[in-house]
Amino acid sequence: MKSPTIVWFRHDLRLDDNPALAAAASRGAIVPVFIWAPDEEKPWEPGAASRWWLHHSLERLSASCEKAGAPLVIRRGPSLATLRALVKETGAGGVVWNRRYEPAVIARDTGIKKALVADGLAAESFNGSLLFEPMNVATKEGRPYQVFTPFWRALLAREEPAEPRPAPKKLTGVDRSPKGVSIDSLALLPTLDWASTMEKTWSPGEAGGRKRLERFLERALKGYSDGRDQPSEDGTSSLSAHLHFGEISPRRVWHAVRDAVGGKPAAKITTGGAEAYLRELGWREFANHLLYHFPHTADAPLRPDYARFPWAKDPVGLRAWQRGRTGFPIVDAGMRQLWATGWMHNRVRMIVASFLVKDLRVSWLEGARWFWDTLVDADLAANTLGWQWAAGCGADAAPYFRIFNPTSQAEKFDPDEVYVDRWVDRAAGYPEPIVDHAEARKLALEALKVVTGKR
DNA sequence: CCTGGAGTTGTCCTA
DNA sequence: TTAGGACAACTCCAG
Repeated sequence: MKSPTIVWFRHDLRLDDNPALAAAASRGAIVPVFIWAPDEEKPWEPGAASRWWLHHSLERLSASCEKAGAPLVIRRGPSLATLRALVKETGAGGVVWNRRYEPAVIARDTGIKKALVADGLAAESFNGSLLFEPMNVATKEGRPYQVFTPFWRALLAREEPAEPRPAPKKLTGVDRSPKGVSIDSLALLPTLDWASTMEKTWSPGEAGGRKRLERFLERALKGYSDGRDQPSEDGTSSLSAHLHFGEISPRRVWHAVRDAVGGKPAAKITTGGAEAYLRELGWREFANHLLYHFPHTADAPLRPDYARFPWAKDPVGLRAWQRGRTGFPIVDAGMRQLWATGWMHNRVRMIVASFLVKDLRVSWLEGARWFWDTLVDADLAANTLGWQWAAGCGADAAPYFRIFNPTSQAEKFDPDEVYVDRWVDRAAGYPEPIVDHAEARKLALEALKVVTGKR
C-alpha cells in the first residue's frame, strides 16, 4: 500500500473546496490532523471566544471526517514535533496544508516546510482561504496596494477565482489510526458560564456556515447595501467566523453570490446588494494583503507618525467601554452584544472603535486586544485593518476629522432604538455619559495635531 | 518621471 | 429645513 498523506487542518475546518484535502485524497489514504499549539501564534494566540468557537468547530469536523472514512486525530504540542511523530507512527510520505498569512504563522510554517523536506518528505501547501493571495497581487510598479479602491479594481480586472470543488465523496483512512486526545482535553471552553448566549446564537462548523450562506442569499443579499447598516436587522451575512475558521470557502461564497444574481462575472455585477457584498469580501482580501506585506501592523501603526500620538492612560474609561457602561446607549449596546454573543454588527464596531480611540483617546491596540479576546470571528488581518482604520493610523485610514458622533450615529442607523433596547436597560442605574462628546471631539482633533506636526 | 484624480462607512457650521 | 462647504494635506496609483 502507498504511504498515506497527513492533512494538517488549521484555518480550513471543512471538507468542501479544500485544496489540501483534495490533493491528499486523490493520492490515497490520508491522516487528518489538528494540532493545538497556541503558543506558536503569540502574541496573538486565540482568544477566549475564538476558543469556544474552535471547540465546536472541531467537534463538527471530527464528525465529518469520521463519517467520510478517515477519523480526525487531535493532538497538542509543538507543531513540527507532532507532525514528525505522526509521520513516524503512520509511515506517511508527506504533509499537506492550506496556507495562513499571519506573520508568526508564516514564520512557523516556513520553518516546518523546510524541516519536513529535509526529512525527505513531501510538504506542500495550498490556497484554501483567499480569493487572491497577497504574494500574487501588486501595483503596476510591483508594490503592495495601500488603498482599497485601486486594489479592488485590480482584483476585478483579473481572472475570477476558480469554481469551488465539492468535498471528496469518500476518504480513505489508515488501518490503524494514530491515537489523539479528546477535544475536551484541550480545555477550549470558558470555565465560567459565559457562552450560553453564544450557544443560542451560533452553529459553528461547516454545515452551519452553509446554512448561514443560504439564508443570507435568500433573505438579505438583495437589500444588503442598506440593510447592512441597520444593526437591529439581520441584514449582514454573519459569515465572518465561518470564514475565519475556514468552515466555508471564500470561493464558495463568491460564486454563490454571483450565481444568485445571474452568474455574470463579478466585474459586471451592478445589482447593488451583490456588488456591495462582493466588495466586502474584497475588504477581507485587502486586510490579508496588508498584514502580509506590512507584518508589523498587527502591533504598531502603519503610519510611523502615529507613534507620536498622545494616547491617554485611562483604565477606568477602558473598563467602562469594555463593560458597556459608557452612558452612550449605542456604544454600550454594541459592547454588550459583543460580550453576550461574541459578535458585533459592523456599523456598531465602527461606532465603538471611534469612541474608544477618539472620545477616550485610548490606544487602538487596547481595543484590538479586547476584540481579539471576545470576538468569535477574531481575525488578525481584519482586526488590525479595522482598528487602524478607526484610529486613522493605517493604510487608507479614515481622515482624522472623521469622528463618529455616537448620538447622531444612533439616530441615523437605529432610529427606533430597537437595537439599543435589545441590549441596554436604561431604567435601572444606567450610567451618565462618561465624557462630553463635543469636548472630547475637540481634544481628539487637538491631539491629532501632534501627529501632523502642526499647531 | 511627471501629472492629476481620487481616497468605505462623518460632522458641524453657515447661509 | 436643507444643502454645501470646510475640515489638511498627502500619498497612492494609473496613465
